[in-house]
Amino acid sequence: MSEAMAQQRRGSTPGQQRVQKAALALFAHEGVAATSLQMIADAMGVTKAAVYWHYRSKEEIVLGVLEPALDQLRVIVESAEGKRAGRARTDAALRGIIDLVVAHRELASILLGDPALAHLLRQHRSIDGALERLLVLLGGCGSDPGARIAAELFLHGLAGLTTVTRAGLLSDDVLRDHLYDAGRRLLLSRRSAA
Amino acid sequence: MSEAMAQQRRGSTPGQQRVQKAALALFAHEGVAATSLQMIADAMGVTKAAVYWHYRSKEEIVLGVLEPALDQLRVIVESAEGKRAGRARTDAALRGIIDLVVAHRELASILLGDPALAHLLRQHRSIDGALERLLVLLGGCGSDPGARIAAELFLHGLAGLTTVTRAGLLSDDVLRDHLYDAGRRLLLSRRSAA
DNA sequence: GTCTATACATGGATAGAC
DNA sequence: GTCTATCCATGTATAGAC
Repeated sequence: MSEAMAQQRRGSTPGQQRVQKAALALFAHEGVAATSLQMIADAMGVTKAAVYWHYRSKEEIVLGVLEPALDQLRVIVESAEGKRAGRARTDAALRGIIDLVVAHRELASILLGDPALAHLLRQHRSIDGALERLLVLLGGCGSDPGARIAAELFLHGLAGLTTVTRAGLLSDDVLRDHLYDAGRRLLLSRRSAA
Repeated sequence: MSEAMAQQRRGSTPGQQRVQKAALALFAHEGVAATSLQMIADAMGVTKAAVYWHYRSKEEIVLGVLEPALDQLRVIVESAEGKRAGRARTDAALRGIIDLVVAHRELASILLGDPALAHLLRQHRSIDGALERLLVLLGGCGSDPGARIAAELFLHGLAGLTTVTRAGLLSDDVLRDHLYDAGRRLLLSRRSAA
């Protein structure tokens, strides 16, 4: 029940949630640009016009689907930025983004990998900066190219975990532990290298 | 000169190469699905019809752009599969794919990250299997979920290195070294974890 | 090789009946 | 809430002049 309420979010009507569910799967597997309103309508078993009753435009559907993850992303970034610089900060960002992609597996591939979404966020105010700030938190400062490369590698690598793979068969706990392990090896254990 | 000849490839006419250059940049930045022939034509300073003189369809443009990387990918996979199982095999695959993405930076984001291309390859015979085989070579066998997750993370992470970032400012050598370093930490140093 | 013009399909979006 | 029908823009692709 508390989970259902958490999923519902702000002003999402039940009908909007049905659209979101259908759109999410299509966005993740086909990409945002390649997903038409016709496909979403077909997946729901209704017509395009019915979809438009719930959302005014495709753009609003995309933002509606991404909104929960974007809100969570902001919280993660701001929380991590509140910590003292160093490993504690990186670790907080690492744990945060992993929790996010585990909780919203399909969303991750859109948020971190879809070029169409990247353009949408750049235009439509609000977020955009959050991903760049997260990158900095993960080590992409500037002085050390290796740190930035590792951060990019990890962040964008998360995008491919659900769409193209069967990692979806893993439990949340197992997936989270392995991702955290990989993230630590990639981001936190590079004192010896440099 | 030898480089120019290597770039030219099989039956690529000079005109086709101009199309490829314009299309490549657009595919990488906007995604394949979001790139129209009108955009490609505009980037070239010609009309759509002129583009169609060089290629019969958008699909052929995509394959034409990807062909060099796909050929190289096959060579890498088959070469690595020829080695004895173990770290030597993983290392060969790792070095191979890193050389590929460094040599064709923009291509990497399409090859490893674009959902539209994934569908295209699945239908149009030939490659497809190469990416899956590469994943296996990098550690995605099946018994150990951590190994598969690490392999996916690395492989898809490579997709984000050029498009969304300024890693393109790094020299080939620096980029390659850092990627190899990250790859080793992620894929080859997980005996202690498990 | 490149152009104009055009055919045809699809996509986003709206109007209005039920 | 969902439907049919429709508008308009864009996209792929082709025909034929230059």
